[in-house]
Amino acid sequence: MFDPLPNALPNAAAALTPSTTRIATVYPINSHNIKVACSNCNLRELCMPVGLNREELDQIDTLVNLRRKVKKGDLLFHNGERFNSLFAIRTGFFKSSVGSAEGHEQVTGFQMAGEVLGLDGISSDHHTCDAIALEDSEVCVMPFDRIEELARDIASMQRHVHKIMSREIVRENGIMLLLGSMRAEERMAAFLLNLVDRLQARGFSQSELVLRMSRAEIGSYLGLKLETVSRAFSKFAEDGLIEVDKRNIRILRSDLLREIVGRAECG
Amino acid sequence: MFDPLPNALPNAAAALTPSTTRIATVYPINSHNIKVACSNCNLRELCMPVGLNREELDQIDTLVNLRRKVKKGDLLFHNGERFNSLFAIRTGFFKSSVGSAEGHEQVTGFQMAGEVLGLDGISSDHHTCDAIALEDSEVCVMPFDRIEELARDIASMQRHVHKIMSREIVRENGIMLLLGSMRAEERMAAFLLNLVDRLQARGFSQSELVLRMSRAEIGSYLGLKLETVSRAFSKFAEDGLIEVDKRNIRILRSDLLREIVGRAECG
DNA sequence: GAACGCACTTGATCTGAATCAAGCTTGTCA
DNA sequence: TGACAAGCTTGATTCAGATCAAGTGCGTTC
Repeated sequence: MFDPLPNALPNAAAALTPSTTRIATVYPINSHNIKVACSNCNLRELCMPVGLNREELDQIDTLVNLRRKVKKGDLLFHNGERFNSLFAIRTGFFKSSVGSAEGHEQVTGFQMAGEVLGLDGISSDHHTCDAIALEDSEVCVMPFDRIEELARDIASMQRHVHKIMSREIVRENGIMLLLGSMRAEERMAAFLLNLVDRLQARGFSQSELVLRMSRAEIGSYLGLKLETVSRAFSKFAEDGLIEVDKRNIRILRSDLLREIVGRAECG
Repeated sequence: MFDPLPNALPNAAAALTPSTTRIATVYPINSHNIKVACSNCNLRELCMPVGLNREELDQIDTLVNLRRKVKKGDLLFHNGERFNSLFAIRTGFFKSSVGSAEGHEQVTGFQMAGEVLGLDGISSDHHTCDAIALEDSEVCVMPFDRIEELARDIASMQRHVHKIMSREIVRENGIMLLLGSMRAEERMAAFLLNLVDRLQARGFSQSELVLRMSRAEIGSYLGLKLETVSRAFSKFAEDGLIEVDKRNIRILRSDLLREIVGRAECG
């Protein structure tokens, strides 16, 4: 659906990444690459405000002058790294996680095409979480200074930035509700429905999905152990709610999944 | 420390609040009241950016033209209510909570003087949580349109707004870590240390605090039942870490509390 | 194509916190 | 003044999910 750019120019990169980690490919947009501007990006409706005029669109096209490829398993940024830019996911899939050095890792979210990474870094000029690609991915690098300039010039851009940040706050409120009050199967049902909703908004099937993350990563996100995640999948499959084939999930009875989540809310 | 204004003029208010809820007092700032501008508010360093020049300060003084008193137990805003303004707490103490109608309530945070409420409402122009005063409180009403205007004019104001929102995202990341991976006593230790830190930043004791919320509200916030909260207090007291007298807490060994939290992170 | 490791499943057991239950303290109101 | 409710503590019991343990299937490597 969203083809990565051909003929990428590999390039040495970011000194700040830990030595244990492979280096992400960074390259300028326009050398040997198709010119790709936000104004004609097929993800624009996800990343950018609507109702911009021609002049404003031209301004916004100056925002992204760098793309970055991130290989599966590599860090886009890590806890403690200097914050400069937000990243809009163009293709691929990421997880964000916080965690005490050497200790437990807590996955705080999974992000897909059109979603923005790095908002955590604004508050202290340093990132406070890690962002790791769960498949080969590509992001648009949006220098935050430029975003702020544009937001000062274009009111709808300003409002858009605020809405994106607020949406993240609301999302996290929802996760707190989930972690604070739902039981294992309720969490799993909510998780599956959320994933499939977001995929559907991107033109994918509302009944089939491929999990990009391991059972352990799902468990970390939902405050469960991987065995519990596995058991929930088996239980759902046994009850005919879903079909599971490794990381391929087919949702057969989203109505019943919704009922399970609803049960949590009215208990 | 932060005296509420004398001679407040009570005034009928907000039609949107549910009928079961008492109405908060709303009054304009300057009739019979001391002129109180952000520029000479003793909470300015918590609410506002630093390093503003005279002209910018004058602009910012036009931001708050309304104060609102909220009685203990009353709603400042509620889920579903139209979003217009952010609220800076001038005096008092609030809880925020999300929750499915008639179902479980999940407390998502406790807010004190100098902190901002309402950020959740930006994303959809409607609030997605409730804010309830846990003691008689007073807030500064900051119309969000005005905030955005000021942010477009004053870069440091813009950055400040972004930082406040980002800080909330980071805070919620921390809660997710707590809810997803800590055990009951670790959560309680983290909770107490966080509260006392924030109180200390406001000039209060680093060892004594008065809880404004019930055991049940603490439990909701931490994903525990009230009995578990109570038992944790008893255990901490028994071990000599704190003294508990109803809602008055004295912290005797913050080092050991910190150790308990640290244990969670390295387990 | 044998050997290895990784991701996952499933069963057995354990345990931390929930639940159920009883009683205590304090403040309020008839 | 006594009755009542709200908020809290503490004990007994239960249970959901963690932990421990033993496999299975599959892709990768040499």
